[in-house]
Amino acid sequence: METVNDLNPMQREAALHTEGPLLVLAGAGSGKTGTMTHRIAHLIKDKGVDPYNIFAVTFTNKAAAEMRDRVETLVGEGVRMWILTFHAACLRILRKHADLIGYRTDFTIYDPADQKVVAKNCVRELGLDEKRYSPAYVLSVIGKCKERGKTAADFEAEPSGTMQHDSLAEIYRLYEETLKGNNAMDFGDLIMRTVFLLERHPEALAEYTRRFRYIMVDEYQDTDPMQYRFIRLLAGGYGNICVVGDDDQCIYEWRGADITNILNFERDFPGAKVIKLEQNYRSNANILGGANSVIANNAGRKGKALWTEREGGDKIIFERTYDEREEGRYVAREIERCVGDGYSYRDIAVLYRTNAQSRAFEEAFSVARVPYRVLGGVRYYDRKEIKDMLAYMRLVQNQSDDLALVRVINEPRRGVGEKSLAKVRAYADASGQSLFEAFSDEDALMSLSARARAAVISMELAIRRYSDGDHNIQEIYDGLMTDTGYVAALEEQNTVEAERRVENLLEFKSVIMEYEESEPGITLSEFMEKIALISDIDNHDREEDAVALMTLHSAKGLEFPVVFMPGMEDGLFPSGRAIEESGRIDEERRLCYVGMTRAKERLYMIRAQERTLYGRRDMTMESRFLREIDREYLEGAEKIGSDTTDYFHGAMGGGDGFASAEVFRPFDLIGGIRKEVARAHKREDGGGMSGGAPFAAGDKVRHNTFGDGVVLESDGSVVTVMFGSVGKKRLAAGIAPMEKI
DNA sequence: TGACATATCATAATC
DNA sequence: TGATATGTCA
Repeated sequence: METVNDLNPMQREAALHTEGPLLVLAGAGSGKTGTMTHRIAHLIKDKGVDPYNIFAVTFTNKAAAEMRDRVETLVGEGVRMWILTFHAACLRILRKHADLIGYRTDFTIYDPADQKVVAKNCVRELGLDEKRYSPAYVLSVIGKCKERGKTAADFEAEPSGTMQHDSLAEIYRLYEETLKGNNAMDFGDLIMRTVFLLERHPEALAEYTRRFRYIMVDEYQDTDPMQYRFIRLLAGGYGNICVVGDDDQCIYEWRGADITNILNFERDFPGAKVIKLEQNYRSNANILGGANSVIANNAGRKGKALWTEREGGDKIIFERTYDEREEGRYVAREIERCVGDGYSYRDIAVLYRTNAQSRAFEEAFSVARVPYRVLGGVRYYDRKEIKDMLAYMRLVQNQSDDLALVRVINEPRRGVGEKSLAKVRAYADASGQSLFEAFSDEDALMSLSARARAAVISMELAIRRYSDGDHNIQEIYDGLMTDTGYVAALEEQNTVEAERRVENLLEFKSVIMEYEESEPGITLSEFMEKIALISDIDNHDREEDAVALMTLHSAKGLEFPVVFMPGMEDGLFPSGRAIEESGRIDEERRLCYVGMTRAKERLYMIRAQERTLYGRRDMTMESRFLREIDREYLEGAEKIGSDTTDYFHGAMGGGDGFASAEVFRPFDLIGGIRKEVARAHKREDGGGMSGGAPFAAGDKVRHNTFGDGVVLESDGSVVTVMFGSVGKKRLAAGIAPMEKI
């Protein structure tokens, strides 16, 4: 798409409609991003608008980066335009006007792990029941408040009278005091405090309303009340606000998204133009028809009917399996079939409702030698060693950050335990100093042992050494790694685990080098900011030929030629909680719709008749969503809705109600798959031969203590094995008492 | 202070 | 089931 003329009539209308409020209802696969980027290009190239006057907001860094890329392709390099996530945009505003709301401009951003520590401390300090006020619960309450702009004072003032409410109010207040005292903000603050700032300081607001003549919001259905207020404030200037979204893809209500924002757009922005993008360029007619028939069961929709010019294509395949293990084997087998048909592994995705479901697929894929990668899970920046080093860097940047200090004061071990810390903390509180200051105070240090004292002093010297502003980030990072003794301590451990941590630290160094190369002269603060807002180095786009395993939620915005949706069972999908609490099925249904519309050519939906969930093995009920799919789009429809008695018989121990023969062959399948795969696949096994013990991914092994397992990964010296008894374990090949079976 | 045993709890996850 | 958090012991 080089020019607007390549857009379809509706897309073109959206791209050319630039003045006044505009709601673009963009169905799945309707060319949303192309439309938006052309709209921006049109503003700049045809209407002569200075990019400086345009503001586009997204939810994820990935979406922002993609939009920037595509706009730059259309209008040329280096567009000085705000294409930012909500948080990045708010942060930019806050940094500039921090003083207006009583913050120093160098405030730190607390991530959920930091928040958890603070919440825990608050509850403890207030002497409240730590079970009843778990960090997760406390933070969800505080988070919900912040999404709606409810301050600690507001919350406290609410008439409620219950002890619970009073305690929460106390916690919230202390939490806020702690953050403020540490010159820190959490993610919720970034939005809420920006809104407060703009509402209370018209002169600051005017700066932005004057600047932003055109505003665009991506994924509008996901906005929460504070984000909505933020947008409204900015649109209060020129009123040229274009929001793009799809009410049918609102799947984040549980984290604050308010679907009424998109449903009420026309009411909130009078004179709004509404354009529906309903032509789908992604899925075949059967997949689309099936998805449409499911979503049609939701009430209160804006009402879109996706259509496609493509006719026919594969029907949606439904299969019923005996349990989750057979489900895994079935999917592995079908994947090989797709590969035989010419698909690559990277064309295929398995989308499940809960992360726990990945296990059965990991096992089955390892046995069948299907290359895969699990997306989501442990984030790079969540790794302990990275967080530790970042805490040191935070201290270099902001020595009032008590949280960072607590994190690393005894990391590596300096002999400063709970007791010593408590003493110094008391001293700091009494003298009104930060912990870092207290730890450099001679009087306070006297409460430590001589050895601890020396270690702490040397750590402080290191931090002060790099706070002088004369070092670049690489020097700071390198210096801290050695001068704090962090890496030395890891190396002393001499374990596989520690070795991997050191490798991660070195990998992080290369991240720093890349940043400094692409942005020469970048300061520590700027760097820390980037890190705080980018939770992961984008590992999804790596061109690895492997099947993608991920949750339905993280699949939003992606597409794959072949999609598997396993676990189509009531209680799992829709989730048990959604079934219990009325009114929550709609969102699950939207999630189902999102999943189905990820598929371009082939879509499989699978249900296991038995499943182990939370250690309990139970008969399952088929997902209600399956019955909502029009049968004309389905292959295997006869297996739906016909087994009410089947699992009844099954539950009675009869085992004879199962109509399908496949269902009852869970055991002979494994051999079948093996042979099939061995034939289809002459791939090498990751080179696990060097250490003498030739373990390769997919091997079945027996360990003296852990019992039987399957090798997931092997790099020669380290073998990762999934054991039935103890789960995933990393073992040293050649040393571990383990053999192939 | 650190290693081990026991208790607990359980969707999804952006920034 | 299985990860994680807490408590107990040396």
